[in-house]
Amino acid sequence: MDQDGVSGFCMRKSSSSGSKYGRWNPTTEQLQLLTQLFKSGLRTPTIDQIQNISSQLSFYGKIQTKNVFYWFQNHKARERQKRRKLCVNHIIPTQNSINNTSTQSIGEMYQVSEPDSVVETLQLFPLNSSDRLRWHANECRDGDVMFSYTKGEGMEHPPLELRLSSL
Amino acid sequence: MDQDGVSGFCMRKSSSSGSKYGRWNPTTEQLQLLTQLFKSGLRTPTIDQIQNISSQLSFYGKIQTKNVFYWFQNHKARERQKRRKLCVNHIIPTQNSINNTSTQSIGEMYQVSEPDSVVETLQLFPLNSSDRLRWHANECRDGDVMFSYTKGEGMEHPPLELRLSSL
DNA sequence: CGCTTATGAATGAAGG
DNA sequence: CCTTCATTCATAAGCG
Repeated sequence: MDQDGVSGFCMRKSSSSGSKYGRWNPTTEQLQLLTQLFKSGLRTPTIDQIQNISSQLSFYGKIQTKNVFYWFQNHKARERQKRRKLCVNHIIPTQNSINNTSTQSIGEMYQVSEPDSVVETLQLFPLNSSDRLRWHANECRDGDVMFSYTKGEGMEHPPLELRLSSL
Repeated sequence: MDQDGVSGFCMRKSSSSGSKYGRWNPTTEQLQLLTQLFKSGLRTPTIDQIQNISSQLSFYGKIQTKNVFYWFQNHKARERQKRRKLCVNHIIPTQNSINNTSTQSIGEMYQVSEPDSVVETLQLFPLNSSDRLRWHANECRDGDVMFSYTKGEGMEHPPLELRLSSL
C-alpha cells in the first residue's frame, strides 16, 4: 500500500510474469483481479473459488492455489489490522472520521454499491449455499488510509518517559 | 494493491523545513527512544504499546503508528539476520554456508526450478468442498505439491466456468 | 556527484 | 482469525 497518503508511489517493477522463483509475486493483472474481487466483497473464498480464481490467474503467470488463499488471508487481515491501528483517538478532524465500531465488521456500515463489472464477474463464481460466506462488502477504499494519522495540531507534551508494562 | 500501476511521481523532499516527506525519517530523539526501548527488551510491541510509543514520539516530530510498528519489525528482523549471517560464517559446518556475505541477495541463487506441470495438474483436480474447509499447507521448497485439504465429504463440483470480464 | 549502505515500507508465507 | 518471520523493494543518507 502506499504509505501515508502522501503520494508516495512506487512502481513495483512488476515486470515479472515469469517470476523467477521463491515466492510468488503477482503480476499486475493478477493483482488487479484479486483486488477487484476483494473490493467486491470477497473475503474468504471457498476452495472452489480459490481454485477458480487461481485457474484464471494462471493465465497471467504462474500461480498456485495457496497463493490465492494467502493473498486473501493477508489482505483481509491487514485491512483489519490497519483499521485497528487506525482508530483509537487521533483521527484527522478535517474529514469525517470513520467512526469505527470495534475491531471488526466495520464495513457493515458501508453501503457498497458497486455496479461495475465486478458484479457480473462475481455472479460467475458459484457460491455454495451452505457456506458461511459473506458478501457484506466490507470495503471502503483501498489505497489511502494506513495506520494512523498523526494529529498535526498542538498536542500536549507527553511525559518523557514511557512505561511499557511489558518486559 | 496500490503500488503498481504506473506513474510515479515523488515529491522531492525539500530537505529543509516541514516538507512533505515520502517516508518517515526518525529524529534523533525518536531514534534514541526507540533504540532504548529495544534494548530494554521490547521487541514486538502490542497495538497499545505502539500507539503509546507513537504518541510519545510525536512530540519530537511527526510520526505515525505504522512507523513504530515497522521500526520494531525491521529492527528485530535485521538483528536476527545479522546474527544468522554471523553464525553461518562462524561455525556450523553442517550446513552449506552461504558464502555471499556482501550484499543481501543470497536467495537469489537458489533457483528451484519448478515444473510447469503443477498448475495444470491442479486444475485438473476437481477439488471441491462445500463445508468448512481447513487448509493445511504442505509446503515444499522445491516448488511442488502444495495444499492438502481436509474435509468431510463433498463431491460434486460447481461449474467451473467463469469469465472474468473486463480488466 | 554517482555509488554503496542503511533502513522504511510492503507483503508473501507460515505458525499457532 | 491473529501474529510473526523472511524477503524484497525503494529511497534517503553517508561517503569517496
